[in-house]
Amino acid sequence: MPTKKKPQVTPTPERRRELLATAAEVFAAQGYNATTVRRIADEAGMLAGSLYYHFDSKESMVDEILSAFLDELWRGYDAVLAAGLGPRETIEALVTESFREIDRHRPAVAIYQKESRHLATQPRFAYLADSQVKFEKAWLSTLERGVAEGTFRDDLDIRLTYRFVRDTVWVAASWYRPGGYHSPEEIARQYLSMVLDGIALSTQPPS
Amino acid sequence: MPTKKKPQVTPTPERRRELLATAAEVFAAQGYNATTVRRIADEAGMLAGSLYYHFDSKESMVDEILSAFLDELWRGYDAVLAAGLGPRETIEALVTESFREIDRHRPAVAIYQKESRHLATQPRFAYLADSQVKFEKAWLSTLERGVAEGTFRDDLDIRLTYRFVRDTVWVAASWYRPGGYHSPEEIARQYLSMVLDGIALSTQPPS
Amino acid sequence: MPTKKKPQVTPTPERRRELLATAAEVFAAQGYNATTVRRIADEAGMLAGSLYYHFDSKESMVDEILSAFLDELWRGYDAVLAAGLGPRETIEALVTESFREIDRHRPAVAIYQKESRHLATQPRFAYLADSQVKFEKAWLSTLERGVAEGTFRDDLDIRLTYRFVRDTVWVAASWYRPGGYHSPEEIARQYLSMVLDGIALSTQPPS
Amino acid sequence: MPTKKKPQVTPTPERRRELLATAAEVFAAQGYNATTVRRIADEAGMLAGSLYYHFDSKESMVDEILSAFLDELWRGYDAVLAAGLGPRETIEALVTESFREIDRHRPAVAIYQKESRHLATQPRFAYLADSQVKFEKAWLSTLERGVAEGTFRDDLDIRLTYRFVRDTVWVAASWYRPGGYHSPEEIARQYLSMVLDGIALSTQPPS
DNA sequence: GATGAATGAGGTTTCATTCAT
DNA sequence: GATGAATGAAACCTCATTCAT
Repeated sequence: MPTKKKPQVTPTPERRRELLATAAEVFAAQGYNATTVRRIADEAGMLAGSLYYHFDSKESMVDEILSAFLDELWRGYDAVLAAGLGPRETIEALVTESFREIDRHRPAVAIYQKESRHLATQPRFAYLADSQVKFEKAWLSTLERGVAEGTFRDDLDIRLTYRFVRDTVWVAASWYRPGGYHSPEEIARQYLSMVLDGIALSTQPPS
Repeated sequence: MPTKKKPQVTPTPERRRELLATAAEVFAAQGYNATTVRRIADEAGMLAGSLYYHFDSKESMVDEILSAFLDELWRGYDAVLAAGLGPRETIEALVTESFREIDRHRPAVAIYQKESRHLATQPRFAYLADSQVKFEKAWLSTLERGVAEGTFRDDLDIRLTYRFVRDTVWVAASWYRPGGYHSPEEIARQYLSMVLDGIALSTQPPS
Repeated sequence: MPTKKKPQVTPTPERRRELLATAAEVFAAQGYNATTVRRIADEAGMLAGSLYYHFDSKESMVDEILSAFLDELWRGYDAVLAAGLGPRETIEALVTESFREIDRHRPAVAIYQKESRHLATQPRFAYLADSQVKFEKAWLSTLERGVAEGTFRDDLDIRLTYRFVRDTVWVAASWYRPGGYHSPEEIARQYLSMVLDGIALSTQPPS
Repeated sequence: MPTKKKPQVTPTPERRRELLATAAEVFAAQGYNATTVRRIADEAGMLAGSLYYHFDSKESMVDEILSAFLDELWRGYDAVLAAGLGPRETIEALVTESFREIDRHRPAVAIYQKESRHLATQPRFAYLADSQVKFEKAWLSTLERGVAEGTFRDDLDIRLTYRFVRDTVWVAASWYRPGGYHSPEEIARQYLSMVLDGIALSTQPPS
């Protein structure tokens, strides 16, 4: 049984990753529906038909992009959630982790933001809804723990708070550019500071 | 009690508005590109071709939806900005106004959020970019005034703050349902409370 | 029996003629297929649907335009052919008659030129082909008589000659503008002069 | 005898030319507007959509057909005009060249005749108007030279003469069938004979 | 691995025509 | 006589996908 038969310079899985990165970039820039398979192929320097040697369909491309992203995201989240931190520290760690993810997977995150709701209606993308649920559970319970422990305010609608924090973080993917002025950690720090303490110079703290 | 009302059920401009409302709802739910003109027609109880009696094209429908929304939005914003309020009060008024707008034009706002960047590349939608610029100017200068006056924190990147506040407000359109639990004013109040004072129970205020 | 019951300012057949004139103008300018019924209605100051009060269909409009033209043309031609003139005089009279027709029915002639072949394939327009045949017979036999009598050259392909004379006359409809520099009779005179004697200054006549 | 010919039946540019020839045939027979893209595809033995692999649009097909024809026409005309012939010989050469062109590009010429005026209103087809102007200049100046030199009659309206000769030649495309009884050169000879010397047996030459 | 060519479904748009008012 | 609104067929075009080479 031959173990080294591939004559290609770039082994198959490497090429796939490159093509997916290209596709993700275009999907993020133009939207999934507005992106033609030909556009991706152009960007990759090949003809539209050639992409089908690597992928089953356009759909399977987003699928792979999104599930790769979510897999990695959850590896990070699960580590945080398993660390047994206090509510505030958990929130801080999750937000920081999220910005790191945006830094590394910006196109994927942008696609997720824009297309997730639409795609989730198809059975194939059921995992998007699952993730959404798991996501909500993690954040909501942490916030609740924080309220119970007196770390977070108790005069706010907790679901509103959840949405506020969640959206606040992820929409950043729509304007974030890697290699920009701030590192993801610095952005996370400032975002957390705003979310936790507000943007007003608080002379009298809310009771 | 009038005895000689026009025999038409719906006078001309009224019909347009109805159809636009229908279209907006579908665009918001499925995305502009993923929405077929036939789908809109179905929802309106007519055939696809019939829509072209009222509108030039699918594009002109979004156009009308978005520009009507922006016109109304700016009527509100301009009034606020002309009122000569302090920075904090201005921010509060703008956010409240925004949530009212979301309440009345939810589909339009959702479309604006999702498609704006993509559409703005076409000359026809240049006004989207213009509005964006005007928007940024209004918020940024208000924030700067607040920092100068000592109302807002000066240890934050001001552009980051701008984006934070902006996104925080508008993303709400993606989950907001009119007639829900909270009134737009109540949501605005809570959002402002979070944005201004943070979600943490601040025992020691940030310096 | 009432003799004056019509309240309209313009009696029905008058209006029809006006509308047909408008339609003919547009058909001639844009081509039958490229002309929309709406365009005609616009030009007539009414809505597309309203035309159907006056006419059965777009097709029946061209039909009426063309058959009215051909009827009148043949009234003139038949008179000439019945007059018992010599071949040269017959040709002269037919050509003059043709230019008069172009002067009075320019749009109809232009439509006939451009659309005749295409329309003639439909049963409804069979009379176009009939006319064509009758037309050819009249000219060809006159030319043949002329050759036999020694009035016309006998060294030319007679069908070529026929087409030459025929086209030569009718194409004029494509550039002729009534009320222009030359009267139809003057144009006819010059055309005949060219057709009969050529444009070269003949020092030695062809044998 | 080559043993290693390309395996494709028809190399790329060859296929385009075939399809254009098919399209030209149909356009000429039915008129541009009345020709559906499906009809062309049928004739070419493929589906309508498949044509769009080769061409951008129906319009770009006529465009290519017409500009190819005009390019070739002007190659011929320019050669004649540069040859420094006398007016009569120039006219003879131009007419002969025209009939050759009709012989080789009959469908293109027919399309040009029928659709040129209509198409020329669009910016994309501005070259049609340009060509028209250049055309007129060439013929008119030659005729004027001939009148000045005493080769052509001076008692005719020169613009009328121009139109007469021009139309006379090109309308032939509407009935000419390649491979017919007469060669293009023979037709040109007879046409020239008629145009220059007339169809009448001139016993007394015009002064 | 990639190309060139084609498919076929479906999308947007046009337009002659109808009809109640 | 005319309007406003709609129909329905058909047109042009797009695009994901397939497949022989």
